Amino acid sequence: MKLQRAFYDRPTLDVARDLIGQVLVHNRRGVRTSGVIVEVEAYVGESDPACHAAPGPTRRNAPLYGPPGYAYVYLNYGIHCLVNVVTEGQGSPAAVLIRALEPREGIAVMRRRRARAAPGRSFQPGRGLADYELCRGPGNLTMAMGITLAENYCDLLGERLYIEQESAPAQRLIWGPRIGIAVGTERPWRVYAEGNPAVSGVPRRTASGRR
DNA sequence: CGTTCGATGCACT
DNA sequence: GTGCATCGAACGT
Repeated sequence: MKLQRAFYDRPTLDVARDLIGQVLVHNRRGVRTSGVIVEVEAYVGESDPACHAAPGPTRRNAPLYGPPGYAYVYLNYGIHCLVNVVTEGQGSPAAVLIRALEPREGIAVMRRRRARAAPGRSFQPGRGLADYELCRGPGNLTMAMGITLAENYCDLLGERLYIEQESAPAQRLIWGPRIGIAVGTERPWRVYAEGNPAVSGVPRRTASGRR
């Protein structure tokens, strides 16, 4: 069953926690891809310096100010689309960034998409990627799922992009600082499923190749 | 093992 | 003109 509006219309940290283990589904031109959410980050309100709502309302962050249960997709580093789900009531700008999935349906399509574009570089990733690498990281997962700016403002109660409720298997969740950002790192608003190989890496600053 | 750096596009000041 | 909620090859130690 599809997650309903009431699921998203709650405190963002609760939504973030409850998203782990649910299944993100995207239908594009009849091609269906899906994966179990294993890592997310919460971005909450204008007082959160890392939230896109921090500067106040702009054209770009408008979806954050709208009703819950919509997608907020934006382009980052000129290369990657990142997908969020809008939470809390209208006028309370907050969202959860989907950072990693464990692929479930459409794995062959995902591998093809990853091998294709490789924004920027001339190298060709996607060859010989393990399943758990296909959607590891927010930029990687949108590429594998075929999620683009066209999905911005998409209603998550529609047929195109939504989250399917899973009869949740018990998972141990770990909370920690959000990664890849310069401010707001003191807020432990990243959640992920412990030990899952599809969970993405560590802060770019300090860490090495990792994983 | 570790760190650096380029590719790229758009919103915002 | 500046600065990103990234990614991974390439190079240094």
